[in-house]
Formats: sequence, structure tokens, C-alpha cells
Amino acid sequence: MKKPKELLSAFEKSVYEATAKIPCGRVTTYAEIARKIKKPGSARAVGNALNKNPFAPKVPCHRVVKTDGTVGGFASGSEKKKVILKKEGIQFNNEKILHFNEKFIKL
DNA sequence: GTCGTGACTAGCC
DNA sequence: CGGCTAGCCACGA
Repeated sequence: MKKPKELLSAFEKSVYEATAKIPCGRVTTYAEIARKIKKPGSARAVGNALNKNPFAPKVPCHRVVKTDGTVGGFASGSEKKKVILKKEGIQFNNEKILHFNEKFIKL
């Protein structure tokens, strides 16, 4: 038996796990996910993990946005991200989320 | 071990 | 509001 090589680092797994916990119709921020996994300040690394997102669509990476209420980025395009979130019940004003404080869920 | 890159954040002008 | 800088972390080459 050979050692099952880790395709992903523990850090990235934690990111997907935390992201998968986001309920429908709600959004969270990269910083909150980073905080949730006990690695505050690693918002940038969180973005890197979601960009790879090998668990998509199991992991709703589109529910993760920036701290200022903007959609941030998305592997398939920020436009697509907004469309998906609109279907979830989130509304937008250009790149900005409406009622962000209301939709934002703290992990 | 070092460098470059990135879906980030906060501060400053 | 828009644009720029510096700081931050993790990964791949």
C-alpha cells in the first residue's frame, strides 16, 4: 500500500469544508472563512483554494464575496457568479451586493 | 530556500 | 468614488 498522496493541502480542505457550510440565500467573506479555519489573515490563500475548487459544485464558491460587499472574483466569471447568487435570492447593484449585511452569515 | 503569483484587506490621497 | 500601496498567507516552479 502506497501512501495516498494528498492532492490538496489541509489548509485548502478546510477552506472547502467551511465554504460547503454556507446555506442557500446567504453569503460570506473570504476573511470569515479564513477566520473560521483558524487562519485569520489568510483571505488571500482562501481565494487561491477556491480558485482551484476541485469540489465544485459541491462547494458553493459563488457564495463567497469580498468584505466590502463586492462579488470579488470567480473562476467562470464574476457575471456568472452574480447570476447564480441572484437565483439564490441575493440581489446586486453592479458589482455590489444589496442588503449585504443582511445576507452575510458569520461562520 | 527563494521568487512570483493570486477569486484579499485596510489605509491613504 | 476611484486609484495606488503595503501587508498578509499559501502554493508551485
